Amino acid sequence: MDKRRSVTSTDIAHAAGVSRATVSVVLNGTRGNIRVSDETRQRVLTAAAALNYSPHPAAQALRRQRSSEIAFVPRTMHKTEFGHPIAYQLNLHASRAAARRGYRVIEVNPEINATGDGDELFAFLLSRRPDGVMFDSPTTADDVRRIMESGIAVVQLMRPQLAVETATITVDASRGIIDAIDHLVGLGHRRIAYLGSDDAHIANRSRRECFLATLARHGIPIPADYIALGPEYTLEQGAALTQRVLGCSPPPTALFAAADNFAVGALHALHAARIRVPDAMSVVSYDDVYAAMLYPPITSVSQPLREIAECAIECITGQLERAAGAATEPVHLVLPTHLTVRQSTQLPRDETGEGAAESERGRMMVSIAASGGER
Amino acid sequence: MDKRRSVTSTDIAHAAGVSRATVSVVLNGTRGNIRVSDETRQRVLTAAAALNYSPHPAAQALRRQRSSEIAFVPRTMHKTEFGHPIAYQLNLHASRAAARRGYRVIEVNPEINATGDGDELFAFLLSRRPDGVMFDSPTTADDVRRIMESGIAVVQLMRPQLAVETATITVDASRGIIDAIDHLVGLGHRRIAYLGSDDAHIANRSRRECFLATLARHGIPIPADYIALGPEYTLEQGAALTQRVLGCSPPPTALFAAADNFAVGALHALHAARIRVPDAMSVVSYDDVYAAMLYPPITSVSQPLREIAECAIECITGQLERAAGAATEPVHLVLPTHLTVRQSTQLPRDETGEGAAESERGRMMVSIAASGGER
DNA sequence: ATGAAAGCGCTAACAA
DNA sequence: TTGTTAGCGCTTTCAT
Repeated sequence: MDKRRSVTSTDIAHAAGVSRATVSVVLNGTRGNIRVSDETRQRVLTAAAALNYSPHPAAQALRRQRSSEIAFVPRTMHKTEFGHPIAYQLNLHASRAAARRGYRVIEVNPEINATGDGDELFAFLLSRRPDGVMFDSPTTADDVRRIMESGIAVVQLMRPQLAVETATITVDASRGIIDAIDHLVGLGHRRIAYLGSDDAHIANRSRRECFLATLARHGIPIPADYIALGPEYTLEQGAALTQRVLGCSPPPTALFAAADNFAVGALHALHAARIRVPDAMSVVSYDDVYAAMLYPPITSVSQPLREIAECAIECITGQLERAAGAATEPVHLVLPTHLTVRQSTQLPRDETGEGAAESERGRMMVSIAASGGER
Repeated sequence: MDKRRSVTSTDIAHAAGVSRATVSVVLNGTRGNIRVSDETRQRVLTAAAALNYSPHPAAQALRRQRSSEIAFVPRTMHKTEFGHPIAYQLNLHASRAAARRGYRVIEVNPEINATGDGDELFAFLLSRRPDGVMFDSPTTADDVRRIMESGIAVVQLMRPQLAVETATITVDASRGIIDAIDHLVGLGHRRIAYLGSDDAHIANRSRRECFLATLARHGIPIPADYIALGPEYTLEQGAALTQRVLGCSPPPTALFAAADNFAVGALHALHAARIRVPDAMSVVSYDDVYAAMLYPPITSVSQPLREIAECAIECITGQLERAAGAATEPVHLVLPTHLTVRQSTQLPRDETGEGAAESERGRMMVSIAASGGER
C-alpha cells in the first residue's frame, strides 16, 4: 500500500505554469468562461488530464458551501428483504440525470439510517448537508416540512404528503387503468375484482375510483364484495384478498391487483386453489415491476419511473439554480401511465349467462355514482 | 426558504465558553479522552445538544484527510431492473455496521457510474475519495488491483478476483448443499439434475463439485446430461436449462438450481410444461433471495449475507486503524451456508425401478472421480 | 488575462 | 486542563 498524496490543483498549476486560481477558472468555466486565453486553457486542460486530476469533493463542498449531493429517501418497504424495485429504478435514473448536471445522488434509507424514530431521519439527513432531497412516498409530513424549512430544495415523488407545500411529481394512473379495463372488457370479462389498499392516500383512492368509473362507463356494475381492500401492499395481503374474492358467488373471472406485490400474492392463492392463469382467471396488475418475472408474465400498468426520476432531478437542480430568486410557486408535475399487455389475460372461460347472471343477484352494487364519491 | 447558516463548532465554543479546539476534543474523544475536565465536557455536550450541532462532513474530511466513507461496489446485475437482492442486503447490513463505527457506506454502482468502460469505474471511485472499498464479486481484477495500489483499503466479497491479493470474505457452499442433497435423497430422490453456471469461477465450480461429490457419497451416479450449464444466471437461462433436462430420459425427479434466478426460470418452464411442484418435481435452489416469494416457496441454501457484510466492514475498518503498521497478511474469511426447507420438496412421485433404471442405461456417468476433476 | 489573498469548518500539534 | 496556531484543497473577490 503506497498511500500517495492525491494530485491537487496546485500540482496542475505548477505543471501548467499558472496559478491555482487560473486552474479553477478553467476547470469550472466561470461565467462567460472567456476569461482565460485559449492557449492557457489548453495547457491547464492537458496538465489536468495528464495527471489524472479530479478535484477533492470535500474541499469543493467546503469552499462552495454546497455538497453537490442530492439525497434520495426511498419509500419504506413492507417486509421485503430484497430492496424495492421502484426505489432502485428511481435511484438509478436519478443518479444518471444528476451526474450529467454535476450532482451526486446519495441514498438515505430510513430503514438503515433511522431505525429509531422521531428526529432521527431528519437529523441524519441534515448531517449529510445535501443540497436537495427527493422523497419517494414519505410516510410522514414532518420530516419533509422540516427539511424544506431548513432551506433545502425538496421534491416529493409518487405519494406526496400534500400537507407540505413542496414540488411534487406524481403519476396519473388513469390512462393505464382505463386501458387495462378496456382490455379486459374487450376480452369479454364482466366480473372483475379489485385488490387494493384501504390506505386513504389519494394515490390509492384514485386507482380504485378510476377502476370503478371505467367499469361504470362500460355499464358493468361491480358487487361491493368484488372490491377487496387491505392495509399493506404485501404478498400475504394479496393472497388473503384473493382468497376473499374467490369466495364470492359468482366468483370473478378477472383480478385487478393494485400493486405488483398483490399480484404475486394473488398468484400464490390462485396456485394453491388450482386455478390456472390465464385459462381460468385473468390477472392484471398495477406497477409493472415484478410483473414480467412472474408466471405467467402479468399484463400490467407501468409507471414512467425514468421520467419521474429525471424530472425530479431537473426540479431540484432548477430550484438550486434560481436559489437567490423569490420563492417561485412549487411545480406539480403529473406523468401518465400505460398498459403493457403480457400473457396473464385471456377470454373468460365461463361464458354462461354472462350479463344476466349478475343483475339478477340481489347484492348491493357499487354504481357509477358511488364510484364518483357522490352517494 | 430561509437558508440559515448551519451551526458550527465556533457556535458551540461560544455557547460553552471554551475554544473550538476543546469542542473538537470533547466531541472526538481524543485518545484517553481524559484531557478535559468533566465539567467542561458537560458544558460542551449540552451546548452541542441544545444547538443540534453536527459537524460538517466536508470540513472534517478535508482536515482529517479521510472521508470516513466506504464505497460498496455491487455486483453487476444480469438484466434485472429491480436491483439485486444480494447487493441490497449487503449494503443494508454494511451500512449499519459502518454507522456504528463512524463510517458511511456509499454505493458506487458500475451500471450507474461507469456506463462506459475501461478506467471509468476506477476514476469515479477515486474521485469520491473513499477510505475503503468493498467489491461484491467484481467482474475484473483490474479495478480491484488499482484501487489497492492507490493505498485504499479493499475487501472482496463472494466471488473475489483471486489474482489480486486483497482481503476476501467468501462462503463455503458445502454445508448447505450437502444438507440439500441429503434432504432430497432422504426423501427418496435418485434422479437429481443440476442447473448451474459454466463460468469458471471457483464459486461456481465448487457448488457443482459439492453437488456431485455428495451424490457420489450416496452412491448415486448422475448422467452427464443431468448437469445443465449456461453462461448467465438469468431467468431465461434457467428456463432453457430446465427444458433441456426435462428432455432427458428418464427425466429427473428433482432439480437443484445453483441460483435463485435459475429457480425462477425453472418454475416458469415447469409451469409451461404443466409439471407441478413439488408433486411431480422437487426444486431446491441456492441463494435464498427470491425463494420465499416464489410459488411454492422454494427450499433453498442461504448465505449469511449479514455476517458477510459485517465482517467486511470490520475488515475494512481494521485495515484503516492499523494503517501505519506494516502490511499485514490479508485476511481470508470463509463463512458457512445453511439449508432452509420450504414447500418445494416432496417424495418423488415416480417410484418405479428407482435404483435399477439408471444403472442399466448405457449413457456416460459422471462418477465421483470425474467430479473431483481427475479424469 | 492572470495572480494574490482570504477563508469555508474543522482538527492536531504545540504552547501555556 | 485549555487555548493558539496552522493549514487540509478549493474557489472567489479584488488587484494588477
